[in-house]
Amino acid sequence: MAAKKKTSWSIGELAREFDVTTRTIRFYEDEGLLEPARRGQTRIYSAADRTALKLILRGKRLGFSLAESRQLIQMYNPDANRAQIEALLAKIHERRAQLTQQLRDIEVMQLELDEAEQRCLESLK
Amino acid sequence: MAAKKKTSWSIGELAREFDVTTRTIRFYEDEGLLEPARRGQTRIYSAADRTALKLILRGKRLGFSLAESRQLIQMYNPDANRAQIEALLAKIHERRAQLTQQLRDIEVMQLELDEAEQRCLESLK
DNA sequence: GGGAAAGCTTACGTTAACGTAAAGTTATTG
DNA sequence: CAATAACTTTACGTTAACGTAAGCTTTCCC
Repeated sequence: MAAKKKTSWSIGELAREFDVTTRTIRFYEDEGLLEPARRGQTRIYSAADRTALKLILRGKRLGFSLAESRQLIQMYNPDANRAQIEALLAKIHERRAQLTQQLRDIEVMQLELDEAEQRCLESLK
Repeated sequence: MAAKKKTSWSIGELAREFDVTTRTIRFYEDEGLLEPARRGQTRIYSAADRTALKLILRGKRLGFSLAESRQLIQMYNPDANRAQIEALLAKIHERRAQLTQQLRDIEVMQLELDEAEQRCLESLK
């Protein structure tokens, strides 16, 4: 038997998996970042929703705002006209520039942490 | 003549150099992140203040809170007893772990941007 | 089948990180 | 030497990103 891949999730399952509250997940929906299906009242999340959530949280770890993550999610949907796509391309370049800057910042900060650690170890002797 | 190194700055000079408002700089002081000297009422910033500000802003670009940056600044001052220094060491390790995670996140996100760009370019043909 | 667990909506509360405005005091400069 | 630019304090306002609580419905489990 091939292992059946899970294709839908409840809000609680996602909350546990990604260690956020259900409130947070519903908030992201209010903000238009997630669009779960419904069975009656109950939300049902697809693999796409799950991916979007992953993307949002990764963005958060990098200090992105939800507005920025919203743009990232849009980059996953190629449902746009020429003008919109060119706008997307511009945003992609912006993000890349930001990531490059962050890489530089991380390098510098790692060095500084190294030095700070040295000073700490020194002063413990 | 040897070039004279600047050793003090006004709030306006720092604001221009780092592209923040004076309000922001004063706010950081309220929060205990900067401790400028005074000539009369007027604030005078030292090289150390300038370094701290740089550190805060670098932290911001990486999504650090001011509380976290405060800790980073403390790592620059070795004026602590044994217990405090060991606490510092622990925080240094935490930060390093976070930076490592951020590096991973950046790598993934760069790949995703590459793919998104490909899709955009495709749909423009 | 009855109670706990999970889900739902609505709505007000909270915190961080400044913005903005008012009103006054020094510094600079044509 | 006057005006304008730069600085000051005090204080209320704002936005993002949820937290928290109340009250109700649905689902699961023994």
